[in-house]
Amino acid sequence: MSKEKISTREKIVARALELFNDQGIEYVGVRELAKDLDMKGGNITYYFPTKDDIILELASRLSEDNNRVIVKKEDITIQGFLNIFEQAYQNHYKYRSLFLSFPNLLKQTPALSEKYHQRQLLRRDTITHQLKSLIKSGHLRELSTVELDVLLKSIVMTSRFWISDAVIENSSGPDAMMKYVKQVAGLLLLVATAKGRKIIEGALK
Amino acid sequence: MSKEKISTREKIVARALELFNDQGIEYVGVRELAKDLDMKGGNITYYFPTKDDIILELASRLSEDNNRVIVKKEDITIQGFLNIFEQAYQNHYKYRSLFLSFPNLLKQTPALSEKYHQRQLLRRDTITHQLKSLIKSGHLRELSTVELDVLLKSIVMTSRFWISDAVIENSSGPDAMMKYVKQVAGLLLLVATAKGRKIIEGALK
DNA sequence: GTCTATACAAGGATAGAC
DNA sequence: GTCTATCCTTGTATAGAC
Repeated sequence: MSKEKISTREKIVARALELFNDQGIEYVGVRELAKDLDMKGGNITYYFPTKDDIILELASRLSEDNNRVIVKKEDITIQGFLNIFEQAYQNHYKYRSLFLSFPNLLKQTPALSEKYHQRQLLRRDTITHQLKSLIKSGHLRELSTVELDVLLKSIVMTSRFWISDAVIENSSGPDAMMKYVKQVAGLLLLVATAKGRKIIEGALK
Repeated sequence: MSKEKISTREKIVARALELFNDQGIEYVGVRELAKDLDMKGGNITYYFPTKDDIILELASRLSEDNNRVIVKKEDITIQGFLNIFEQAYQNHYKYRSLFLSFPNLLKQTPALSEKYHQRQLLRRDTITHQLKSLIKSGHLRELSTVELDVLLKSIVMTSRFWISDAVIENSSGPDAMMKYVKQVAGLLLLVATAKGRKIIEGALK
């Protein structure tokens, strides 16, 4: 944690993420990664027995990064709410290759799947809490249970798939990110009060 | 088109789709497919030079199926609108393996990508037209351009990713489909008039 | 602890015999 | 139209050098 030499393990993880993000996880071989790092494939195997272990390490780091960002706050504002998404989407972008292989990843590795679902329950709870707070503060109108669920689901799906959507739309640069934060803002706009609308429209510019 | 023997080519496509849907495109090898069909790998190569050619054939068929379903209708009703999505999602489910590899697929094969984007423009146009029709008929409230775009984008993203989402949620059976049709209905509910709300709430049961 | 060399099975793809 | 033989690349595993 100071001026220490970066460990081989750390080098592997860092470079793997770069190559994965550039070329896609499926298209980066262990040998290719090794060659790029001026070492032999077997050496990577020493630190990470399988390629999946590298991916799991990356997934774990993404999760930690997001835990730091998505927290329950009392009396949240519209800007605060959107700010959380902006920070979370920055983390998503940093680990973007993971999102493109997401469904396959979860299906393959049940350990990851279970952790993910547990965190998702917390995330849902946090976002629900924040939305209710925005209703209470008069920025969003009163919503039925069904409406709240629909809104939540659309926000969650935007968050899960914005990277995939950006790839499909051929606009996968880092600037595409704000488009999807604005999509979340737009979803709030659909159920905003006059008071909330004014603020959201400011954020949408 | 009659009592003709099913061509080898047709057998390959049909069985490939089944195996792809069951195991995932990436996890079905050409040899495995061949063995399942009681033929040799090289024979499949004769009909489809590469595995991608099989996938492209499947993608083309999905597109044709959806072209039959998603058409511009004058004076559409809420039920008619949701019915289109139900039929489209049935087609999606039929070719579900494609959706799980979708972003990678488009990135790899520019030919497919171009066709897809052209069709998407038409689809967007069609849905926008229908939403405006529902506004005019007094089922949805007046929407600003931004609001209409947001609504459209969420509907499009639901359609693109509902299969991936179902996989993530571990509920990828055919019955999961209606959950996402209802999500589309729910999105309409957020901007429905009292008149529209009554109809949508009926559809949501 | 760190790394190299090497082997193996499985995948996509090709050329050419029948 | 069908199939064999073969090539190259992957992911993975292991034996052993430093």
